Amino acid sequence: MSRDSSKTVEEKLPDKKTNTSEWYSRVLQEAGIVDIRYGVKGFIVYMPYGMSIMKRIIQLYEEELEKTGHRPILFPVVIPEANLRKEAEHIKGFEAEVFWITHAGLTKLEERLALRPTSETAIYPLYSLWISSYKDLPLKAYQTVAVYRYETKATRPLIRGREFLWIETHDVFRTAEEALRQTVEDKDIFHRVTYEVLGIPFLHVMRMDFDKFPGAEHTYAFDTLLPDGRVLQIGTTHYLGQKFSRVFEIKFHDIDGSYSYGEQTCFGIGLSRILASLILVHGDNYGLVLPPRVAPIQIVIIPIPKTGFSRERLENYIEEVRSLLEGAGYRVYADLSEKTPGEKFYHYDLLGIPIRIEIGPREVEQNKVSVFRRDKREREIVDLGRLREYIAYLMEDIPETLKRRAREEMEKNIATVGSIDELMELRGSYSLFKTDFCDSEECAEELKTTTGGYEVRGRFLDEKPGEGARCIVCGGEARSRVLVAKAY
RNA sequence: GGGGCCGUGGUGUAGCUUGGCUAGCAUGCGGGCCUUGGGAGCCCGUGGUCGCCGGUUCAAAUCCGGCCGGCCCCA
Repeated sequence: MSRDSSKTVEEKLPDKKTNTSEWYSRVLQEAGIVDIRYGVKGFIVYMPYGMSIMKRIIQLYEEELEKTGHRPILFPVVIPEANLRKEAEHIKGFEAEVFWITHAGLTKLEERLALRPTSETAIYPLYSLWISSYKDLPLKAYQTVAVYRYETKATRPLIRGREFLWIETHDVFRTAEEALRQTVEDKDIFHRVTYEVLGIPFLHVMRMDFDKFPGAEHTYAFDTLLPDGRVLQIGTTHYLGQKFSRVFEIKFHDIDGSYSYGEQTCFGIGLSRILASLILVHGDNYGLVLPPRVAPIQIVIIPIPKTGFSRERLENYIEEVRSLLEGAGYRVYADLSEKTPGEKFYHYDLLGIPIRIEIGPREVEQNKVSVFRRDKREREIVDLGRLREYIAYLMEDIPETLKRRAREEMEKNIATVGSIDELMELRGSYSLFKTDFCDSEECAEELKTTTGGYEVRGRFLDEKPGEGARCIVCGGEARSRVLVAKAY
């Protein structure tokens, strides 16, 4: 009956805090999130469990986009070379990472086709045809697709791939004011899902001019903090102004009879990276910890059979509990398979199922159930009569707990520094730094070199440098209060 | 961008230095008995083009070259 303890230890996951990379690889594989064995560098397979979570994540963002007036579109994955080249800065920024289709069957194509690295140049030629009057505006649309970029940096499952999933919106407005307002709405949409539902905290910054999206006037980015202390960009929204509308002839007849070019924005929601963040931010040494809204199974019921206790009576009681909870609208699964309870506990912990209910002879005889919450790993005995109420409470409290924990973790990693020396002293205890900066690309380069990889991620929108503040690098006049961190 | 490590049944690995036996072990998977409150046990069975291509050799998982893929560290 005694277990081989050495084997048990060996089979557990690596420690998440001290061995994040290995923990992440093992969880992806063992929980069935993705399979990395497809055999083409940077391309991975989403497995059923991972894709079930992903589809729920997608649905959350799509619902918010629809609520804010965006409508679905789906453009082709191929972009004719001439279109991709129309906006000069854009092609310059993406040229080195485009996958090209050069042949079709036995024929060499006269014009190469790009696999979209992003879809501005696919979509905007058609927008030009769709828009002719101010009455056609605003035009707000989104698509959920894979995009392709020939990454030269080391690829990592879900974090940096050569194919990844995202949602991209492409909006056209009559005025710059409306377009700029949209970038704020984009941030709110992102916050409502990413933080409020998924519990992933993030920092909102405006990327420096030298670091903005190729072809944009401004880029606003959402960076989250991963447990290894590096930040990951999980979303960006861009104010494009008229840069694309002028080259793609997106113009309209205005109210006064004149012609104007559309004012554009686009917004990218990095779905693959959001799934990675969800796993890395909330997970623990037992595996995933999923917020209930995206958990494919929200409640799992585990029977504890006992020799001498009627199996039928046990299973009838389980069915009673299961249908009660299913009737209340939850995704419930009773695992009646022949595996031992202990093995099931480990398995559903690994999958991150938010709530586990254990039912054995004790529960049946007393008309109770044991309820285990995955986030805090706490067990509670509950009367059947108040089970619905208690589950309803957990469904609220679990996401709140995840959110609070993650936000506190991020906040305690933020330090404000006034010099590079100070940054270097504090880097063992903090990962995110606020400091004053002169906005020059040279200083950003120098900071990265002298600090061993710390990057200027962008300026905070709601904070300004104090009176007479100096750039942390050159000591010149500071123009921005910026976020500095190591990045993926 | 620089450096290092790895590729053997589904998974994790031994074997490789010093070429040669039926490629060993654990786990998984299927069946049976027994068991079940944090990865139980026993029995039977199943599963391998040793990443790919080429070279050396009487003989290659093992040596050599190229390619593909994965991982880690540093910038």
